[in-house]
Amino acid sequence: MTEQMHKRVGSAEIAGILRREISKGTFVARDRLPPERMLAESYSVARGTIREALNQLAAEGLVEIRPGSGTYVAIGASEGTNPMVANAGPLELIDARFALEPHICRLAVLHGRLQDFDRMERLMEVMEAPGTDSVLFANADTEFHSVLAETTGNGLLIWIVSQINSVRNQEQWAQMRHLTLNEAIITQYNNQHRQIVNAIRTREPERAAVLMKEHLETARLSLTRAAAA
Amino acid sequence: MTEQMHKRVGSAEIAGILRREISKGTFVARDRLPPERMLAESYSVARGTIREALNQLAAEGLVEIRPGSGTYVAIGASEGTNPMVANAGPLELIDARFALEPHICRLAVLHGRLQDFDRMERLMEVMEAPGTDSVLFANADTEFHSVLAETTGNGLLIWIVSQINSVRNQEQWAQMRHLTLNEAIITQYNNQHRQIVNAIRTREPERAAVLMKEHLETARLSLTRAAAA
DNA sequence: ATCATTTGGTACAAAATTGGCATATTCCTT
DNA sequence: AAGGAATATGCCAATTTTGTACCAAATGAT
Repeated sequence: MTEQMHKRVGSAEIAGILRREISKGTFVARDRLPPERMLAESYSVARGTIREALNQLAAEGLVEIRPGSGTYVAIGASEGTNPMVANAGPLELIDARFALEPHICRLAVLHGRLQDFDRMERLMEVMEAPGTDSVLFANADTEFHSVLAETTGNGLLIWIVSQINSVRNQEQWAQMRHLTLNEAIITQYNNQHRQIVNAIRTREPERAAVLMKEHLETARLSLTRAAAA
Repeated sequence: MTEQMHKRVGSAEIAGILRREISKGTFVARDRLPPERMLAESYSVARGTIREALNQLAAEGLVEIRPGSGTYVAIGASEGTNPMVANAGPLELIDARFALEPHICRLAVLHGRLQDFDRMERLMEVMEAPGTDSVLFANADTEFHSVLAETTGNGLLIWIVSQINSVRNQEQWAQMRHLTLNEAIITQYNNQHRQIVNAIRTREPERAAVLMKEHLETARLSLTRAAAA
């Protein structure tokens, strides 16, 4: 068995990755992607592969390639999301999470397995790391709440939360993060995350739900406070 | 009767698994699935079996096989309806509604206006009318819960509930309605609807939420009872 | 205005990966 | 025992990826 069958990383894979990155909000509309040579290095792939992937995205109208200048995310690139979802405001989002996440905690208590807790643990470690900036924290936080939803094993809830998270990655939310996420808030969030996970671990559904409500109340407060300023 | 051949671990099984993986979202449109040799290893099956399964999927137009390149999820596969939503089971749906609707009731208390109550009133009259059959009732019931969501004025929640309701309109759910909706159940639902609306009218958020939980618990019970039969 | 740098566009051949296929064997059902 | 399906193996042809080199257009600094 000398054959290694290294998974062939092809243009389709790269195109898929970039598609996801764009729809996730890593690259926002009108922004310039890294040069082909740099993308090639970061994905450990030949430049020709990157070129082929970019040509696919260009054919889909997702990016615009300008020779000599760079490759830019097309203006209507992330319009795959629903208008209702795209126009959701911060308070609407918080209310929706208020509806969903406490009960998600209850269900997570019922279905939580060791591997779920491991994933949460890893994410909490990322969020608690000293050098974590607001962007890293926000990404880990979003994924943390996704894992919570996945723990329920309920495909419908998982999908709903993923849709909600797609809102959080919009452009306007980048500034919001910068305004609301100071060190004190992050510390508080980290404490609340730990408490929630502990409650789920010890199988206390109502306690987990209440803690999540408090967590969301904190988030709403820091939001309204930032809006006032 | 020629298809009663009950194969061991045949291509049909593999084809079914892959179909499920695609509709589950593990492989998204335009993605390339792993090479046949790798699929063979991960499913502990000969390459020929994988080949035949892939040919079945290709015949269904679910995947596109490109010699020398790979096998790709066809562009039009699982397009239109969200895979997660389409495959949601009855219990998943009830759990999701358990998460959403009690809090929707709380928010409805805060934002409920006269015209909202009028709409609910009209729908309740339809549901309570003597000649209402299960189909009419189910449609009115779905719309009732939609109005409840709209009453919150939260675009995000409205959209989520509309997505959830799109599940209830699937074909498979028609039978479910027929099995679960007898006259006694309908009467009970009507009473609960009235109580919920009254609690919202009198601005009692927690009471409305509790009543909604009881309503959903009733629905879950009649569902599990029908599933057992 | 000019020049150096950056960036995409193109070409080409070697190497690797992948689906297509043919063959013989084993296992299970009939 | 016979037939069909899955297995195991090997090789072929199509396609892609890679690595390199060089060109053209845009950008920015001098």
